[in-house]
Amino acid sequence: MDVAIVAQRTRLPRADRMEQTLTEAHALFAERGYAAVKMEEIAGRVGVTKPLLYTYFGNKERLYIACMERAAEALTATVATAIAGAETPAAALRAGVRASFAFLDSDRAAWAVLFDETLPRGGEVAERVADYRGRILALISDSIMAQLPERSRPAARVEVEALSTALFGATEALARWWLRTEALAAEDAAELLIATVEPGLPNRSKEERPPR
Amino acid sequence: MDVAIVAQRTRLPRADRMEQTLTEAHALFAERGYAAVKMEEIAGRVGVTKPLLYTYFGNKERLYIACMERAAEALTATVATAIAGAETPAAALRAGVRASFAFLDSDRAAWAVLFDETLPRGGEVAERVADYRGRILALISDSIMAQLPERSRPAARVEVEALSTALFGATEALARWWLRTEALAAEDAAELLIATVEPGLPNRSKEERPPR
Amino acid sequence: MDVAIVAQRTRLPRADRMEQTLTEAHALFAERGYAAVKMEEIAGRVGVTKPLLYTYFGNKERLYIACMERAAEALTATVATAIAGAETPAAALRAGVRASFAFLDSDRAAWAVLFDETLPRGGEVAERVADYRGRILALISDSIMAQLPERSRPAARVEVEALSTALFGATEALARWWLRTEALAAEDAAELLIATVEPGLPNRSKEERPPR
Amino acid sequence: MDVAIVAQRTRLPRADRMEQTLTEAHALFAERGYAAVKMEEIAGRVGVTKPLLYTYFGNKERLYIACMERAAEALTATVATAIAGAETPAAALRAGVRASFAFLDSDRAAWAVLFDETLPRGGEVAERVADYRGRILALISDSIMAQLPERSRPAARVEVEALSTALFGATEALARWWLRTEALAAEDAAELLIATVEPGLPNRSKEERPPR
DNA sequence: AATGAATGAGGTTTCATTCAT
DNA sequence: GATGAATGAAACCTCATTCAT
Repeated sequence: MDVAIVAQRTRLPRADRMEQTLTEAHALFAERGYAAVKMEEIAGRVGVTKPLLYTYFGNKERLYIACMERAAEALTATVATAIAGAETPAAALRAGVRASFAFLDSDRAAWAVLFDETLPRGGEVAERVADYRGRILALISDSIMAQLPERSRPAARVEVEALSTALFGATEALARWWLRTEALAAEDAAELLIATVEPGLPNRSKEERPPR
Repeated sequence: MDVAIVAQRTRLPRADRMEQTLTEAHALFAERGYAAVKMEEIAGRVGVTKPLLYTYFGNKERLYIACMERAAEALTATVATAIAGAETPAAALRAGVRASFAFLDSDRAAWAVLFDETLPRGGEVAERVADYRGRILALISDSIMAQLPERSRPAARVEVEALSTALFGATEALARWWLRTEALAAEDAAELLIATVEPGLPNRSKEERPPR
Repeated sequence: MDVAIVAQRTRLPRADRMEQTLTEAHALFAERGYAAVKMEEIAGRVGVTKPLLYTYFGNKERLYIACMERAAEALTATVATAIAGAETPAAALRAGVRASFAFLDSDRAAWAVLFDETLPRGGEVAERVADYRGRILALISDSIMAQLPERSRPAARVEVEALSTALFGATEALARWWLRTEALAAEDAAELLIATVEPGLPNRSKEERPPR
Repeated sequence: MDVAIVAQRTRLPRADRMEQTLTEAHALFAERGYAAVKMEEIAGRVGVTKPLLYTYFGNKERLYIACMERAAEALTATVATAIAGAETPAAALRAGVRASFAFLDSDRAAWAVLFDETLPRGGEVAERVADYRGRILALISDSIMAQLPERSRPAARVEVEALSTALFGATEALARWWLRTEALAAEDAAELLIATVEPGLPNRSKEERPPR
């Protein structure tokens, strides 16, 4: 009897419990960063005990990764879709930036988890985050690369990587600023970035110079 | 001889010991980030015990700040000088970016300490770092602002702030990439960034346009 | 058998473990005073590790407070009960003193924790101890005050406070002496104090004078 | 030359330096208690370095003892003189209490050092303080004892010791209260104590009963 | 006689993680 | 499957005290 009552309250199916845990953990991580969140706290919010967290996710890093991956999948999917729908490489780049800010606007927490700066270096988390950043970076690189005449592409590889990184960094910084201030509509921030960067990107028309 | 070496390592004048400590601590912090460095380890490298570190620097945060400020002063001075020597706002911006990368090239560790991402949020360190970033950001903002016709400046304030942040972020990300790969000469990285960003910055009037 | 013993020592229910901890901590604190007792030592006696102490009590001060409060509640309850049962104010005072010494006699350690002189000034502990002393002092004050004719009470407030403090101090010192020497039966110590102090307390009217 | 200047500032004769150190240390100890005062701080106030403190006094305990002894000598001398001048034992007791409060009134700090409650148990300091308290206690005991008929003295020894302790405790507590509140003139506090305690002390006139 | 430099030896507290039930 | 109990392994910081000059 007593058991039944308790069961009603606590015995959710495993999948549901994991889902709920992910949600709470995500919120916490987004708000305060990886290091500042304690397993105890997550457990407390979910209403379970710490060992359950370990049963489900193995350790803190993997729990974070689980949170982060949901966000990362969503972002990459969003951006990839946006890019895929564009007709020219330049349009793809614009679409990608716009999609990123739209994503940021629609799910601040997801972005925060994906771009947490306080992740411990050299751990499993950092590795997986790097993976995802690499994927996004690749999307940017490809779009830039596609704007180059085919035969100059191999030579430009390094520059394009550098440029992609810079553009990604600009996006990230602008996003962080936006999260802090919200002094602009998210889409206006996107347009501002596009407008600033686009003229200088490797030639959109033939006659323009290659990336130096 | 042995005595001489030992003598070198012990009973240094306070200033020298602090200097030495700063050097070792700086290297460690740059390599592994704030949180991953233990006071004990710093002491060990310097060849003293922890209490001495505390006597000289008070606590870990202030030791980090001391390291960081040396780097920050150096960077801001470098950038400010470069900017001051420029003849037009646009040239100032270019000079600033070039100076940044030159600084990065000449002292990788200094940059790393200044742009450590793993700093604990909300502490004294984070605050001080934010101060310095703010100063650098202001230098960028001013240079961008100065390229605008005077009467449009007030309206553009927010955009300029956003743009400066983005540019700063791009620089930072590119710098980090460069530190990791060194796939380019530092100055080429700088030029790449300049070339990409400059055309898209707020329009200037013809006569302000630099010769190059 | 061995198993049984081990079982006794490990994995106790929280309440039991707290109880046990309180007991051991109390004994240690009583014996050596707050500062001289290390958390590690308490943990060792209980047969657990330090973190458990922190899980249960938060910090050293709160652990001490928990010990002290048990003693304080017991003492104040004992004294208050004794006083409440008395028929005249003078009898109340006598009953209070007697109850105090009876308490002291029955639980030396409790008294020691409550009247530890080595508590660090200005901490949470000192504050809480002061609270309890204040309560006991109030009991004394009330008893003395009640022996005064009603209309002279307001004017006597300060004197009564002073007198209560002195009486409390005398009790404390006598108790400490008794703990050290046990040269007298505790109840005789009480009677001695009563006999000495009572004649000099503010004059009562004849009819209030107790039979004895 | 340089040496001469420094010498002017710092090279006081040893005796003067010790005197000055005692003064400053005393003030600090009186204000915050033994444990809360750091050697560094004392050195700082005196304007010398810590090793000098150690050269002069050996260690913290002995420095405290030096401070305390000055106070203790002064108090015992004051009280002893007062008692010696009295004509009857009862008068001696009154004179002693009055002298104590006069002393307290004239040198709060001296009293505080002598009656510091935060002294570490079992150390050299505690021992020496106990010595002095013992001496004062003896003065009280003697005065009480002298009021007894000669032949009942041996039997009363323990009671007299207890009574003296209690009276001493009352004085101490009242003194502490007075230091905190100063709600009364010091001499009024003394009179209050005398008035309260005297009637109950062992018979002043022959026909009164012995100490129980 | 005096100092600047340096240390030994702890002390409290934190947190991810794992037993035993 | 889930829990309450328990821990390992540090990390930061403090202070009386002593070298070496």
